Parts: sequence; structure tokens; C-alpha cells
Amino acid sequence: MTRGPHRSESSRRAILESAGALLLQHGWSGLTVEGIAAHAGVGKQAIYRWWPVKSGIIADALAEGALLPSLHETPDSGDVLADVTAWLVEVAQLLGVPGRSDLIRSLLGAAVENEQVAAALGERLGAAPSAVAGRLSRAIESGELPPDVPVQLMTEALIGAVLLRVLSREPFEAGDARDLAAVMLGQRR
Amino acid sequence: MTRGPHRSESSRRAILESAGALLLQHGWSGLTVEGIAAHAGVGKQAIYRWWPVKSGIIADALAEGALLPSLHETPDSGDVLADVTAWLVEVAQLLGVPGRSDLIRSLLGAAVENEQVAAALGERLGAAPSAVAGRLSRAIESGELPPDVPVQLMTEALIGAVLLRVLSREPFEAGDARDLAAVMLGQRR
DNA sequence: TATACGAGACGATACGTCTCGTGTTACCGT
DNA sequence: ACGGTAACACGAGACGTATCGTCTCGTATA
Repeated sequence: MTRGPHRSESSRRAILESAGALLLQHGWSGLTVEGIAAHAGVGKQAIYRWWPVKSGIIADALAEGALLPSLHETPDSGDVLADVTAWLVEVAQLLGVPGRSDLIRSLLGAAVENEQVAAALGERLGAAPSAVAGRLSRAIESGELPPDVPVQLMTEALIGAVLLRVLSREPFEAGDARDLAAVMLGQRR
Repeated sequence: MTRGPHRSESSRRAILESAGALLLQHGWSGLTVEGIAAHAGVGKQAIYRWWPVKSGIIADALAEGALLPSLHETPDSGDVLADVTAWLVEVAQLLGVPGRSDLIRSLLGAAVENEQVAAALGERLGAAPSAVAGRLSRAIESGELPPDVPVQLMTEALIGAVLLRVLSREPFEAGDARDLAAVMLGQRR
């Protein structure tokens, strides 16, 4: 162990939370290190010491759940179509909250610059084993889906469709969720 | 018409082309108005006069085809699966060119800030009537696909899957193209 | 004569590095 | 066991650089 004081946990949390709040307020292009430092009551060096790249702050905040609420576990009722539909409807509700769409768009901006943000965002939106990706894998194991269904591509298509809506500033509603699930899985039961 | 000189077409083109070259070189976050002006041999005011927002330059460059080559018209062989597969394979080849992936990622960064960039990007990648979206519509008209297939969502899922790969810095190969087309249309003929 | 042009000066803002003085904490000698 | 001390993170902010967006020139063109 090295001598001297160690990383301050309270500063770390204040930085992550301030970054989240300011990202929501000003968007990715309006997010400044000086702004985060001031809002968190922290010296700039305390940020640059631990995050050489600004987008790394967002990656950490995202990974710790300080930006987006967790989706529920994707249910496993034995009916993939119903389960994926339920999951997509929950995503649609998530996007229905005012400002959420803008936040996710800002996260996309950060993801463009930082691969880890992209990974954390994908994880949180559906690539996690507890989300769609996992549900689809289980459907193959149980024989509900044929084994040659490319789970990763299917997951990417689902999340990608949603993100494209976010990017184009059009709503993604519950009806879209049902249509999308049906078109991806409907003929396959 | 007002008196005096009018907008210089040569400056306009030099600005759009410089913006494209510098976007490719330095990415969206590294693109500066001063850099564009210097590269184009143009005063800054000539840029700010016509593009109050930087991302607007990218939107125009994209719409004029100065950034991405046009895809071929999606063929209409009477076999939707084959045609969509061919189109996706061409997209995969487009992404195979070195630096193309980075360019598209930069465009995504601009799209986050500017709705018109998002629209132009979607248009150029598949939402145009001459691309997949159009081919799917025609498949419904000809009875090749049932009329309740949501063309827009399907197009978004296809493009979205590709863009998610770009975002996560993973390759999108011809094999993925075939799998994706099959999973979206395979059981539906 | 009205207006766009290239050039660049200007103050403002954010960058990333650095240097303070202060406080905290593991280690080491007694 | 315990106190000293050396190493290091902390908040604050000064610093030079880069880019922003506005503005003001003098020139050129319709």
C-alpha cells in the first residue's frame, strides 16, 4: 500500500453525480470539466487525476447507474414474444419520461468518443444477460427459438431501432414496441 | 434581387469539402470552424454568415454526397430476402473501407447535436425510397410481404443494428449482413 | 451603391498543466 | 504501543493556449 491519503470516495461520488446533472442540463457538447468541478465543489486536478478523458466520467456514472434507472429483469413466462414485447414496452415508457430522450442522445454523443460509454450504454439498454439478450439466449436453450437465431444481431436490431428513433427525435411508443417485437419474433414461435 | 455580389459558390463548395476532409481527419469533436476556414482559404465570417450552427455544415455536406458515397439502388429481383441481403452486404463493404467506420461515428456525433444531420444520415443509409425502405414498401405492394409489416420500424432495425456495431467499434461483415437479413425476413416469404 | 468577400483583432470561455498550502494516513523507529 | 514523518490527495486557482462568435477593416463584384 502506498502512503498518504487515498482517493476520496465523497469527491468521486460528487463528481459522478454532478456530471450526470450537468449532462442532463447542458447536453454532451455543453458539459465542461470546470463546470463539473465547480458544481461538485472539487478542484479540477481531482478530476484530471482520475479521469484523463472527460467521457470516462460519463462511462463510470453510467456503469454505476447514476444516469439511467435499471430496467426490470426481463420476465421469463415461457413466451418469448410476450416477454420481449413487455421489455420493449418498458423501454418505451423509459423514453416517455420528459428529458430522458435528450439524456440518451447526450449519452450517444459521449459514446461516439468513448468505446466504454458505448459498451455501458448497450449493456444498460439490453445487452446485459438480465435483459433481452439473456432472454433470447434462454429461449434458444429451451427450444423456444431455433438454435441458429443470431442473438447478438437480434439484440442489436432491437436496441438500434430504439436508438435511431431517439436520434431522429421521434417518439417511440408502446405501439411501436409491440410492432417491433412482433416483426422480429412474430412468425417464429 | 438585391444588389451587390451574391453568395460565392466556390467558397461554399470549398467549405463543405474542407469540412468533410477535416471531419475524417480529426473527428467531430476535433472539427473547428477556424480549421475549416483556414483549410478552405476562407474568412470565418463567410462560414458564420451562412451556417450559424457548425453541425449545419455537416448536414449540407452529407446531403450533397460530399461525405459518403451513394449506395447502389436496391435491386428488385422479386425476392425481398435476396435484395435486402444484397443491400446489407453492400453496407458491410462500405464499412469495410478503412476509416469509414470512424467517419460514420463522427457523423453520429454530429447527428446527436443536429436533427438534420440525423435525417440526412438515415436517408443516405437506407431510409431513402431508392434504398431498403423503398424496397420493403414495394414488396408489400406486390404482395411479397403482408401489408401489416411496419416498414419504417423494420428499416430502423436494420440501420440501427449496423450503427450499433459502428458505435461499439466492432466490424459488420458480410456474414452478419446475411444473418441479419435472414432473421428479419427469412420466415416471412 | 449595396453587399459578400478574405483577413484578422477582440474579449470570453474552456482546455490541461502547474503550483500553492492544508490535511490525511501508512510506515517506521523508538 | 505510539508518536513522528514522509508521501500523497485534496480544494483553489493562476497560467498559457486554443477556439469560440462578433466585429471591423479594405477590396472586389454585381
